[in-house]
Amino acid sequence: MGRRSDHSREEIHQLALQAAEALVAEGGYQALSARKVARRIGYTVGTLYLVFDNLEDLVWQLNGRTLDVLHQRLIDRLSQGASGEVALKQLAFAYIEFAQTQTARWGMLFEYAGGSESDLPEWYQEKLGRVFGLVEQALQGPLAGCDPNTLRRASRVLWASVHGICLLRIRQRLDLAGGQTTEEMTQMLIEGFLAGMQQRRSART
Amino acid sequence: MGRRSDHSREEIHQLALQAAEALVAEGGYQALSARKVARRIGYTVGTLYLVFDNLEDLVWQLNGRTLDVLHQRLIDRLSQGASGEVALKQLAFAYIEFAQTQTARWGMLFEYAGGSESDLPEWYQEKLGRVFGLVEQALQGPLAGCDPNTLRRASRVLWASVHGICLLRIRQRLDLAGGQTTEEMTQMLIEGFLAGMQQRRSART
DNA sequence: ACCTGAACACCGTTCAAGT
DNA sequence: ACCTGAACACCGTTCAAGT
Repeated sequence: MGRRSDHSREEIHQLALQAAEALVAEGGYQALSARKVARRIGYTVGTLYLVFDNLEDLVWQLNGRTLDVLHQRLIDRLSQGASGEVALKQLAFAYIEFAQTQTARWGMLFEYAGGSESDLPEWYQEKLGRVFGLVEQALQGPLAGCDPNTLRRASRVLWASVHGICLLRIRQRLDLAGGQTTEEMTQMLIEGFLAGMQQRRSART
Repeated sequence: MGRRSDHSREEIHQLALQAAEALVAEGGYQALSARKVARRIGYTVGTLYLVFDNLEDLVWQLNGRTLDVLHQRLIDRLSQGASGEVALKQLAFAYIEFAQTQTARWGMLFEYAGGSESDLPEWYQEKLGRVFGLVEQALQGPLAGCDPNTLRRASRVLWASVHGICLLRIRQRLDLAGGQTTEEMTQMLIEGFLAGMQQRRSART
């Protein structure tokens, strides 16, 4: 056997990632396995290891693609010229929608995945930064006058918080007697946090 | 073979949970397997299935114990008579410390775990409620005058946010150029959110 | 050069059979 | 009644061997 060259290395790479995404979409992250991916694209498991270091490597790349899609989705949902609280809510609601409609894929973004204790790949950090950047930009209006460092911190704090609400809601860890939507809770967070930050800023001037 | 009765069913149950916790502490959640747990307590895998429905059942019970320990830890770190912002920060810092020192165990609390799409066990919900209850109580001072429903919602929003910051920090998903501690970010959240909620409340009266 | 097939060391779960 | 041992259907990863 051996030697088919039906596909280039790059093609196999892309096919594998697509197959992996389909598996995750259909059965959650538990449904993802190297053997299943290989079977789906019509190659042997061994071939996968010609193109990925290991399954973790494949997951990083899959997550990278998810971050790209998420970033684009956030941009699409942002009304032109929107800024401040309005923009923040649009971003947050788009984020919630993404998490709710593509739950498995979204969930993988923040799972351990780094089975090793090493740092994230730097290109992954950069993709994360692009997402946070949208929030930072939307905060620029409401927090005008804050130093850039505070602005940066505030955007990370706010977005990690939105993520936390989203996560616990989807994982059903919130112990709420129904009624509350993720959107309502997020709204409470954004309005509260923003009002508080503005007050504290003006108290200083 | 068969029939040893060195231990009662209940004893095997406890031994297994202890062994599972040790495995997780040593090697993360990936190091947990039914076969390893069985080996550690000196029984065959089959025996484990006499005492647990499956591995997921074991994980739920392990998480239940973790929630108990966490709840106690939070109470211990709360100064007697502390309330309001002071109490909230004590709770949050204790939570962060727990997450940082018992990362693997803590992380399992919010992973999928419900591979099935069913609801959480009701006793698990109740344990979660006990933890949120501490936050709700601490918020009672600062948000005096709010209706109970708003208070309840605010406590969930705030704690989910603290969790989100904690999670993204530990999973290194925050894209921060160092310097910022989890505590500093959490402090920004608590102070901001509290100030905002108080302002909005007084604006209404 | 490219890919396979088999091997290795693991999994979770079940259940007939032993004591 | 309690526990075992073997079986079944899976894993991730490696690598000699085939074309």
